Amino acid sequence: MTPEEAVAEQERLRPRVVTTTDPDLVVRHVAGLDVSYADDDRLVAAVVVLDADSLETVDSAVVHGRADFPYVPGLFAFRELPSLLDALATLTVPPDLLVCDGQGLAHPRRFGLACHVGVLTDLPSVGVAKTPMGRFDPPGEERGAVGDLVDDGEVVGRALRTRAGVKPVFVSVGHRIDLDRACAEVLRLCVHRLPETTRRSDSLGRAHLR
DNA sequence: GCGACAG
DNA sequence: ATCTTGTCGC
Repeated sequence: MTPEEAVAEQERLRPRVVTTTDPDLVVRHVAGLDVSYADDDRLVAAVVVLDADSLETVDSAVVHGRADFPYVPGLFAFRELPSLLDALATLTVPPDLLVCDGQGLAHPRRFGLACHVGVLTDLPSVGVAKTPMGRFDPPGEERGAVGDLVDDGEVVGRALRTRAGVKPVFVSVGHRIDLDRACAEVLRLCVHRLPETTRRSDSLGRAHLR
């Protein structure tokens, strides 16, 4: 797949993104998705499913793969998507929501990793990135404070303070959820700066790198 | 032409 | 993403 084809694929799938929440959506099981990289082109995709209330881990999956697409800002999904989908397919506990390590709508073509994974699995998804894509209004210092994430004059997500006094994370809609609900779901997963979903999938994947 | 640019 | 110890603070 060439970068040009990848862009075309994003533009083809982008109209399928749904930015509203099903009134009946109950998030009981949340999945965290992350990929770790070795020195060569090997990678490990890790998915962890947590009980959203107790934050207990109820399922997990690990898949070894190869990076066959370079890291290109804006095309990040094409590097991690194949292995992440493989890992999701081996889960025993079906997640109600996917929490991705990266952007959703906060993307140059409004189709970041979280949107891509959400559309392909048809599951609600949110993107939680450690760094912003556009500029953002600094949120207040208290836990739960938010500020707009703006790109090209549009509000594409929110800077969310998940812990008092620490750098915010950047939340954007992936699929089948609205921004308010996305932020609320992310906040309740946060004991530390990053959601437990990403912390646990990250450490699980890293542990399998050896 | 120059800088920006998730992980 | 990854390379990486100690150290400051609650």
